[in-house]
Amino acid sequence: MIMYGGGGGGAGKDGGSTNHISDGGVVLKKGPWTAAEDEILAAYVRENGEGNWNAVQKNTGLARCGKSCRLRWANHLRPNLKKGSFTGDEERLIIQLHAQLGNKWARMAAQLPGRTDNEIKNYWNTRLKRLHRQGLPLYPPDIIPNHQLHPHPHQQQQHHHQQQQQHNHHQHHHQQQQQHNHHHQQMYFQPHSSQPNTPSSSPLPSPTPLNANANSPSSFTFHTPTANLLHPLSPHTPNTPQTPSQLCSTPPPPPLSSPLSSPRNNQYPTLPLFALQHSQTNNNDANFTFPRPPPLLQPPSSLLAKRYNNANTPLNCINRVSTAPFSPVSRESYTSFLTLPYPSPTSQTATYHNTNNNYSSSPSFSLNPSSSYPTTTSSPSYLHSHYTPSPTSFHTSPVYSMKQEQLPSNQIPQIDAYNNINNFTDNERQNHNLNSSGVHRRSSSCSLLEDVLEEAEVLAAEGRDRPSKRRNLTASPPNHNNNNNDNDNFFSVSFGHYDSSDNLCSLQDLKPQEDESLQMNTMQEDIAKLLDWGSDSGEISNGQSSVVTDENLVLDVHQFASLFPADSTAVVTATNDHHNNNNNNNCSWGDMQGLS
DNA sequence: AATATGATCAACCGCAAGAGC
DNA sequence: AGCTCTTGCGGTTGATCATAT
Repeated sequence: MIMYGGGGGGAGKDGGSTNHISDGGVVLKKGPWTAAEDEILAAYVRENGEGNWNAVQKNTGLARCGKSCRLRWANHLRPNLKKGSFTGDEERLIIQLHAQLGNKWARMAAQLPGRTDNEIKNYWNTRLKRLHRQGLPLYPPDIIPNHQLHPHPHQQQQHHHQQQQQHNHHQHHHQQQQQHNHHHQQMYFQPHSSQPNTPSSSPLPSPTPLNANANSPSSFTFHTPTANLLHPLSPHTPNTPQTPSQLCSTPPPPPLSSPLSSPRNNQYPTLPLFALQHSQTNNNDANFTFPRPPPLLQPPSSLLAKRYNNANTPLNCINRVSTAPFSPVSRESYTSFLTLPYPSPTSQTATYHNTNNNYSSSPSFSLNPSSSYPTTTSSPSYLHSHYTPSPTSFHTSPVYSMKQEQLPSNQIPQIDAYNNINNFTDNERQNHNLNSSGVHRRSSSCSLLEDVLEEAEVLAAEGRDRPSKRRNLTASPPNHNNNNNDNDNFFSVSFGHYDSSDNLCSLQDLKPQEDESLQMNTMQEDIAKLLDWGSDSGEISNGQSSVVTDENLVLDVHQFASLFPADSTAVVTATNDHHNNNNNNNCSWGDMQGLS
């Protein structure tokens, strides 16, 4: 067992060999890596692939522990790493992702090809400190962070409540993480909260007062465009044009803990009251309203996956636009954000094109100074650009013969949808009721429910047994030992943006079982979200959620599907009828057959 | 020029999940 | 079921560089 020395990390002072630790006679080195060590590690990975990091020391004599090797590889040596500052688009994407995910660096990194979680984390912490010192809000006013939507009066109760909930180890773990994030975020999003006990060294700032900066009067207001109030359950995008970040981001994760046991969790919170007060007192905008935010849900990922496989969809990837339920940024508001008096490093880095990158295969965002976005401000044109991936920037010639399935899971890129989102103009989309993919959009705010029901219907009709074990939906690679073709195809999808080899680039390559499994699992989560939405929003008041416990929450989708007859048209119809009579984004579970 | 401060980077740590036995 | 090992994640720390005073 490696016995690390106490205290924090940090590089050695002499550029390398400061801390030596003993591992059963083997002296393991700490501190900065040397070029020779890098070469040893790279050669090892080149030959053996990633994984089994502890074997590196055994097989190569490299005096580094496995953890250190893995970190070094993932953050510095692996191919396709982007070096250099974040581009402006990347920065904005980080902000949006953080608003959605919190301190989920690895998941954010998955959205930023070539970037590591460590980079993002460092960037964010630096930004955090800077903005806090300057009294600026962390997020532009148009980005409503997940946690900021949380109702304050319940936060402490929830915290206490969560501490009492330790029924499920898995759940408890994620609750701890949520608590952790929540705790941190509380520090700067809860103006009236008491100062938490934070280490002085923490980059996290103390609470930012509501009016911390007169130059940012909208810091804590909720400027929520009406267009953004479309039911985020809907798999269809609102009329609001998609920002590049929205196009790139994937939907936020499903609730990791039981949404019913924690009805006011962080995922789908209700609106804090302080903002209302602030808005009432400080916002002079006569048109300002304080609409309740939409139920914070997203299109069922299962549906997204299903639609990927729709060969008739003109753009396979376009459907995977995030509804960004916590950051409904309209184009206008997006540009307004860009013109905020932020001392943003964007101005220094937005034109960075990664020209110094040593990796020819490194993907880079090509900032297309397109004029397709209406320029409403005097900001530079590139700030209005949208992602336009340059196919020529993805010439992949991997340095190492690394197995794709062995790439770090946090670097598996999501299927991005930068391209061709503007095939239709906004007006065209609106006039034709099209979403960004050109698919007709339902106007129903209950469309998610409909979709869930439809899926349940399909599943019920199929009547086949499904694996009940939940699979982690995060884009983690399959088991290393499983080198079947399915995995190959899986990664053909995942790495489509990286690899120019012929076997890539279509989600249709997903094998049916993969797709089914994905759908099944995502549907479970969608249902959980739906339930959570009902319990959390407070607008579904039939009491269903109050009697649902953790035990019966973990229902297999088959069970859910079995609740419906094979022909559940009536159910969907009833739901539609319900919706037609209710513009309040509500769907009552009482309207569903089999759930009463 | 010396010092202080801030920003960035790279590395460490502990913890937890998952796989395998 | 319980243990061990591996892996991954998020938080933290300290060195180094840049800039301001």
